[in-house]
Amino acid sequence: MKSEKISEAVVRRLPIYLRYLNELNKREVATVSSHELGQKLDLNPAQIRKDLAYFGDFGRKGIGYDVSYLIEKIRQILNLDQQINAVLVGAGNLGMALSNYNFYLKENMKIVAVFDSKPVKVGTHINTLTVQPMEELSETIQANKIRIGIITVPDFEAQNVADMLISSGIEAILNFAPTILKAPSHIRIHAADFTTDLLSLAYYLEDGKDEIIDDGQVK
Amino acid sequence: MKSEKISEAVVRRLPIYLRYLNELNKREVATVSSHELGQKLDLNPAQIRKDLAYFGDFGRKGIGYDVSYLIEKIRQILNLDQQINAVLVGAGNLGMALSNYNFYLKENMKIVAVFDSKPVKVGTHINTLTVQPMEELSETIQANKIRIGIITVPDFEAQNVADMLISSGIEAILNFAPTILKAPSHIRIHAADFTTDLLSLAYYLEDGKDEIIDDGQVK
DNA sequence: TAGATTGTTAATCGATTAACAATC
DNA sequence: TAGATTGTTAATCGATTAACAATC
Repeated sequence: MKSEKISEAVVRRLPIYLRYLNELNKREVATVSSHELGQKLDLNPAQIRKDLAYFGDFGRKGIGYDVSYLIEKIRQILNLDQQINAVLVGAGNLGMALSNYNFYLKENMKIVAVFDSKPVKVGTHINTLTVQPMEELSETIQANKIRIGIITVPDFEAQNVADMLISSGIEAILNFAPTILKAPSHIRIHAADFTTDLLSLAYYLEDGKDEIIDDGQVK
Repeated sequence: MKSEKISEAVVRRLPIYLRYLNELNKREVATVSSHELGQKLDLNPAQIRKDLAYFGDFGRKGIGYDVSYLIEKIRQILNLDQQINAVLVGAGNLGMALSNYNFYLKENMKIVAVFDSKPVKVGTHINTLTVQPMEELSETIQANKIRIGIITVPDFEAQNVADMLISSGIEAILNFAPTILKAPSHIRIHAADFTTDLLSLAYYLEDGKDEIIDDGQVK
């Protein structure tokens, strides 16, 4: 498998499948069909079957998918059958919120270190972690096999932090800063800037411009 | 304009254009070409021209786009030529982080109220806002013409909060909870769940499974 | 004028969905 | 067996990119 190139859209749906499968598993549901998954997740059943079939024949005709087995397989596909360590840079409000979220993640992904360039932040505690100074970034990343970087610094610092992460050997970055990062093509970067999300929502609001009719009455 | 249906992908790029145009404007750059925009934003120039052309002829052949004029036009398209009020539900770490971000948003979008169901949160302050109890949600939304809801409650409460927001007249929702919300089709919902983003990143990590060669040597 | 750059059409590429044989 | 559901091919749909005439 993985011989065909898998599109990003497919990969992004895998964690969504995984999340609902975990829920089914907790409820001790043994089997699920693409139809049921589709209903719950607002996706087309054919799309779900096709997504999964890229990676193997996980289902059984006439039956559906075994929940536990599919969870195992998707974890393998996502490399979550091993623990993946992440580092967070920027111990502001958002950084602290994400660090705390750590313990909500049921999967094998963990923020194992937090950094900040501001001396007043260094040494403060976020749960079990102590905020470290930027000088220790590279060493910590290498010593702890940290592979993912999460950027929650202000926009003007983001590229600089990204460069440091990359030169320290990080493989992928989740960027919360509202800026487009430049990086070599082998580094995977996902933009997670919610200001973009929020502003684009405004497009879908009813205009209001049309609602006032010539005579001043509201329709 | 707006006669053709505009795809979500196009709309999502508009705030990204806007952000960079604002930066150019601050630097007093008067004019920009699709080529330069494309370079900065990692987008194809033809795509940028096409995106903008859906809404009007904003550029000038041989010259490019007038920065101030294009800012004005994109704001109009996104309904950001008027103030858009938003409400945030869930005053946990993430909610507080977002509320504080408020003042980073240069555009006409403002979180004007924060709610939480936990009595211990109610009455606490986040910047200039006081956390209110859920009982006041509907009234506050209507009294303040709040049109967008931001959900930062735990997953098991999210659907319930969405229902309340919708029945209070909200038009669009930004959902940070890791769950698929069900809503009538005229309500616009964007998922902003970063756990999905983070887990999907793991797919792109080098497997490591291949890196240990038969003789035990690492390649 | 010559060079630059738009707006737009046509070509390409990719993703989603429908349909159905295989089979549990 | 009859009903259900997969895996997969073909059809459809939509989005991106290339190319270029128009024109500043």
